[in-house]
Amino acid sequence: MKQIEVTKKTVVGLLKASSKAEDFLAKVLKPYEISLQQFNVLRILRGRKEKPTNLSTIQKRMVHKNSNTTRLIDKLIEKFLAERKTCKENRRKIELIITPKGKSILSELDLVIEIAETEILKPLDLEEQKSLRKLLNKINLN
Amino acid sequence: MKQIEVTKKTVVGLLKASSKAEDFLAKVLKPYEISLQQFNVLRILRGRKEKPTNLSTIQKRMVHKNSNTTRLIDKLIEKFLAERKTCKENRRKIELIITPKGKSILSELDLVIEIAETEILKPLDLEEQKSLRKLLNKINLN
DNA sequence: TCATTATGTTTGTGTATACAATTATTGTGT
DNA sequence: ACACAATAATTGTATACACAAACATAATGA
Repeated sequence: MKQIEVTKKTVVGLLKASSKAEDFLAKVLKPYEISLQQFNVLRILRGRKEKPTNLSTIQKRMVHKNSNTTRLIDKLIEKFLAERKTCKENRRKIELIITPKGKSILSELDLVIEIAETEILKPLDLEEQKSLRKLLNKINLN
Repeated sequence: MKQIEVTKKTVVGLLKASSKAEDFLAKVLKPYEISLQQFNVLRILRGRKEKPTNLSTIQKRMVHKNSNTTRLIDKLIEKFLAERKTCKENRRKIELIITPKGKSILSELDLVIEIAETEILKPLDLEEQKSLRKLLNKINLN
């Protein structure tokens, strides 16, 4: 098979696998009325511990660099999962922190997400997952 | 690293790589005012040669199994890239065919898409791409 | 044959997303 | 200090998407 054929099929395979994974993850989050993107933002906030996080930092870390993080965060705030305040040092910035309610829901979600992730990668053994991860990382760093 | 950690990071890596690829592909299609999904449907239609294709067949083959293929196809028809007619044998079905204009635009796009795909997978050599493809296929077949 | 179920597509509606324009604040050069 | 550019976030608007309900046609079974 020619190089370009392999490339084409690999890209399609990548999009398909990811689409499948996203569908699966979204499905397990559905009952909690939390979207995959909202979940990722919550995880970012938790990962920063008590440190408040501003919007541009979140955007940088998001899986899908969302063009509209403001409204996504509005949803989290409506549900009392996060809090927003303006940053004292630089009043252009806002600071976001996860609420106790946010943390508690997140810890519930951790389990169901783990199960889903395991299910998605079930066809691959540990060594295969490691080598997949390595290959994907090369793409991501580029 | 524990199995679950590897799994987590691999899934995130998958979502990121795919998101990056999609952004890139969407960007090269933008000037032609064709979305990635529309492009994929056109490719499916072309791939079926002159055989008319009904909507449910397209849905099965789509990368993102779209919940709303009807309206996506409406866009293609508005732009005269595809034609829709009801199937004679089974009047519930519709049949879609790519128009000459659709084919001609698609052949223009082939080149820019190839370049983009090559760019996306540039960090991987041929052997790495092959093994990535193999791993992704395992996930997709599951 | 006629109600019932299944299949294939479309439409209604609410939400999410992309992109550009706008607002607010801060930083910089003269 | 003041105009001007840079940064950070928000808002307007059009488009895309998800999900359920509706619609049309076909197949099935009493």
